[in-house]
Amino acid sequence: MAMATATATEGTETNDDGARPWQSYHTVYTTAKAGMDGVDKEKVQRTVYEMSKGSKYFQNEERKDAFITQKIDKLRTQCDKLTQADLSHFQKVADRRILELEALRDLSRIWLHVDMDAFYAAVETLSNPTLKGKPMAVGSMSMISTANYEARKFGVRAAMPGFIARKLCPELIFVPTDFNKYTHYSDLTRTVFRRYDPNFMAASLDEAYLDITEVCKRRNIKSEEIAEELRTSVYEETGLTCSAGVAPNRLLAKVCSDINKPNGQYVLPNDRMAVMTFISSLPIRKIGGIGKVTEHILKAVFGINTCEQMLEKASYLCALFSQSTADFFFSVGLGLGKTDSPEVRFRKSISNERTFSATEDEVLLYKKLAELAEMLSTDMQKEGLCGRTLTLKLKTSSFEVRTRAMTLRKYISSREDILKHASELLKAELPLSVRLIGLRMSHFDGDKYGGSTSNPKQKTITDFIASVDADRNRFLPDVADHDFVSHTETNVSIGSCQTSRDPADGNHSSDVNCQSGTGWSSEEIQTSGNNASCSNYGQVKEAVESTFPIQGQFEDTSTLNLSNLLDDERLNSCEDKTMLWLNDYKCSLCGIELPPSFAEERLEHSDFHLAEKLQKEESRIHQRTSVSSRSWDQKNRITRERISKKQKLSQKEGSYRPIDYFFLLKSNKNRPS
DNA sequence: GCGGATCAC
DNA sequence: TATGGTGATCCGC
Repeated sequence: MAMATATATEGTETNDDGARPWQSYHTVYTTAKAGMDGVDKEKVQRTVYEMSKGSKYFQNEERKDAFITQKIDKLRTQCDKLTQADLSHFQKVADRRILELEALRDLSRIWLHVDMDAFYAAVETLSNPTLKGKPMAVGSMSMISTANYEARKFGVRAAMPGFIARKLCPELIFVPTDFNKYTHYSDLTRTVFRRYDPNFMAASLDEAYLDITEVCKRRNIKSEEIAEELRTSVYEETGLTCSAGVAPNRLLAKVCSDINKPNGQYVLPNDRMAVMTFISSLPIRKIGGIGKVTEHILKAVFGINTCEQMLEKASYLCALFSQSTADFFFSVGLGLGKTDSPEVRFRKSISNERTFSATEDEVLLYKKLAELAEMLSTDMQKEGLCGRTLTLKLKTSSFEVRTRAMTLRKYISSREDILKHASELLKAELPLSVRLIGLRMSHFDGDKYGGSTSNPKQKTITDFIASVDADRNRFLPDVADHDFVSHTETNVSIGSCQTSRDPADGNHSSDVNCQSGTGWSSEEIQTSGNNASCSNYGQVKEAVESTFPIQGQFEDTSTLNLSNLLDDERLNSCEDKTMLWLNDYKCSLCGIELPPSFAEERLEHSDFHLAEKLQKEESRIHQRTSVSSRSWDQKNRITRERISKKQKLSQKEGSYRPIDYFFLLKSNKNRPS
């Protein structure tokens, strides 16, 4: 994490003359995890550092770290620039926002998160009992997927390269991954889960969320007993142990399942005080969605360590981060999370990538590309997908990641089409020493909101806050997960309707991302351009065709240059006028000003524009004319009918109240419960 | 829409 | 000798 960042707020770090340089090399796998209690962390830290020092990987980590340091410096500067007036303004905005979020707290559901203990390792031990009691890791010398608890005592962990693990634990046994096995056992566990919640949400092969509200009610027993019973059943039917967490929402349930791991459980009651007490001292890193970078930034800039401090520093968070980010932070401070029933969702992209020993050999690279195109095409056709946006991913020998994308007019899925376009993308990057190539397809045929179709992007306040939840991105089927096929109603990104968060009266920037030089010097681009036409085309063609005989397509590729592509294949950006709130205050279509807190009013306003739009479309058909603002109410009613179903779905009965209600309560000095 | 970054498992 | 693969999201352009 912070390699060269001994900072004022991190007073314990003594980075003088590299006396203890390993202390500042914070890798992701030094985070405290279950089974790591008696570990000599300093020794692990030192070993990891010694094994990594000087490597290309390490140098890249240093480079990334320098960016984070820069970002931290920038945030600190912005903090220092805030005046007392600014702070009091943002404190008010934050207080209001926190009240709005609090108003949406839902304590009516009981969620259970179940997490298998060292899943891959446990399955391997089942099929080979001689491994029992010995330190073992699933994975390879390059990368470890899971380590059993014996290995964890040595500091061996998932995501750690095997050669470092072996240094930490010389007798470590390596077992190669076997996903068929894990899928089989995963299916067995899911048979159990289904008995408690037929609509349970699989988060991965070894994790699931169950809404046990109904089963508790029906059998009139406590959630604690359900959790015990479920874990016993899983053990009896698979021979595997698991841990469970029970809480009023999924975010908290996930945190709880980690508390008594392995083979344990923890129940957090559906009580606001209990939640607030629980959350107050909880380190933010325990929250899903807060990773090592966010943790580091929040600690270094604001001194935030616990969830409670998210609320204490609310005015700063409000001032320096986007609204959606600030909302998420506040939710964490309040212990809020999603409680809704599983939404089914369409996948949004499909991809594959491979790492190999770094090479500049263009023939080899094109051959790898052809293999990936073949695999991707096969995967897409298995699912009946056709896509328009193709993204090439490259990792250079210095571990720098680049992506290059193109959006086509036509939907494609054949390996010939994929390879043709992917080759163009790759050609523009060469020459380059590469250690990984990947291909991703997105923007699928049939995507609901894929294009510029008229689509009310403005979400209801309920949608908005619900989607702020940290586990928003975790309920997608993994590759081997056939249980979870999906569709979703509001497949809309929050960011798409957000602009700058700067208040109208502010004169400082809210820009938090330091998007400075990413290694793409103009010189490099120039170089790429000069080499755009592949010098050894004959060899490349031979390599590709020997891998996958292609009829003619590759000939075409050689004559296509980038400008042709731009004219011929690429789409121009299609702008469809969608309403958004400029500076979070002003309607981009008519200029009316409404503060963010006027959620209901804003909703009505966006409904108005939607109605206006619909009417325009209609009148185009009827050769008829305009819309006057006097008819707002009438049109608003029409729109309301259209979208009322959606709102009902997104509002839990009884939990919804107009925002004004809480302002009223607040001014009466009554906090809503 | 693109590209970089972050995150989870 | 040696630091993964898949999918999603957010932000600033």
